[in-house]
Amino acid sequence: MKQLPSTQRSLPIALIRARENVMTPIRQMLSESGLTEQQWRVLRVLDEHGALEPSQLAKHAALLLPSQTRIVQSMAQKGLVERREHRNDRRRTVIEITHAGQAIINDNAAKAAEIATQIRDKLGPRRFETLLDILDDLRDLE
Amino acid sequence: MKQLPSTQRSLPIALIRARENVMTPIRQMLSESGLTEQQWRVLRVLDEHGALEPSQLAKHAALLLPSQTRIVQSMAQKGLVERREHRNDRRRTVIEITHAGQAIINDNAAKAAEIATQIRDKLGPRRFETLLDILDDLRDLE
DNA sequence: TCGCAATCATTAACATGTTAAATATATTGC
DNA sequence: GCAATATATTTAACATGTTAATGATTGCGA
Repeated sequence: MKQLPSTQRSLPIALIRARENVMTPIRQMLSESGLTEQQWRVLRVLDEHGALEPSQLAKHAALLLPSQTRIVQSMAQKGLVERREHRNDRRRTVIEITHAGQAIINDNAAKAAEIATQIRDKLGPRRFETLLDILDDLRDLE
Repeated sequence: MKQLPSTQRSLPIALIRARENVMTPIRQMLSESGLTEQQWRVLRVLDEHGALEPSQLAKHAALLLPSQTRIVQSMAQKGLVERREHRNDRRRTVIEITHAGQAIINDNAAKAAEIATQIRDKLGPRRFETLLDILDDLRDLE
């Protein structure tokens, strides 16, 4: 009978821990703006891609739709994003970033970039790229 | 001014996606036993290390204590784990796996090991080990 | 030994993750 | 052009993540 791998070498646990460590400084930065990491991801994606339909936004931001619905609702209340209706297809909605949302991006971009660079440097640029590549491979497993 | 990395190459997002993909087959397996992935981690760690105090368990299972408190409470109600008090130090509690919990481990060990092996093979054993090593490095960044 | 600081764990409150059910609109087949 | 189906999103319900506040117990120092 096959043996379970030690939890010390368990990939799911390693992924959780890694994310935890990577996010800690980012969360500290965001708390000053009153944002969660998920709200930050939404702003980042909308800034990068422009207005998006919910399902596209969810893919880019790595959110499940039910979570995203709540997140976008609360962000709309704070005036960080806006929702517009699709002309022809009323099922569809388009979400876009507001000026206020854009301002938060601008305020935090430099520091966020610096945090990313620090991680990259501490890990070593090569290992960093390798890591991203392998994580990418995990996406098309099935 | 530093540039934000594209969300396509964002480490946090890549980590989330990777975990999502890795966990999908495991969650399918566990749903038949009515377990969440976190409850499974608790059983795995207790099976591997024997009875543990809450803070030690949390470290091994990559859970925050408040989450773990709730998880262990519900698992105790289902009879999967038990709590014993420390003789001398009443602050301390020890959590251990029950026979019923052990049975769930036994029932799922083979399949879980197979899932882990599949991921390892699809990724290639070398890349798999490299991934775990780099993720480990991320833990001691600070 | 009394009280105070330190440690560990739980509770509280709110945000998100997850799956299933419900809703709303479009499209297709007849 | 209407019913059945398909698609896109939201709601609902419950579990977990996250931070701050609270509680409980020990150990230490005056």
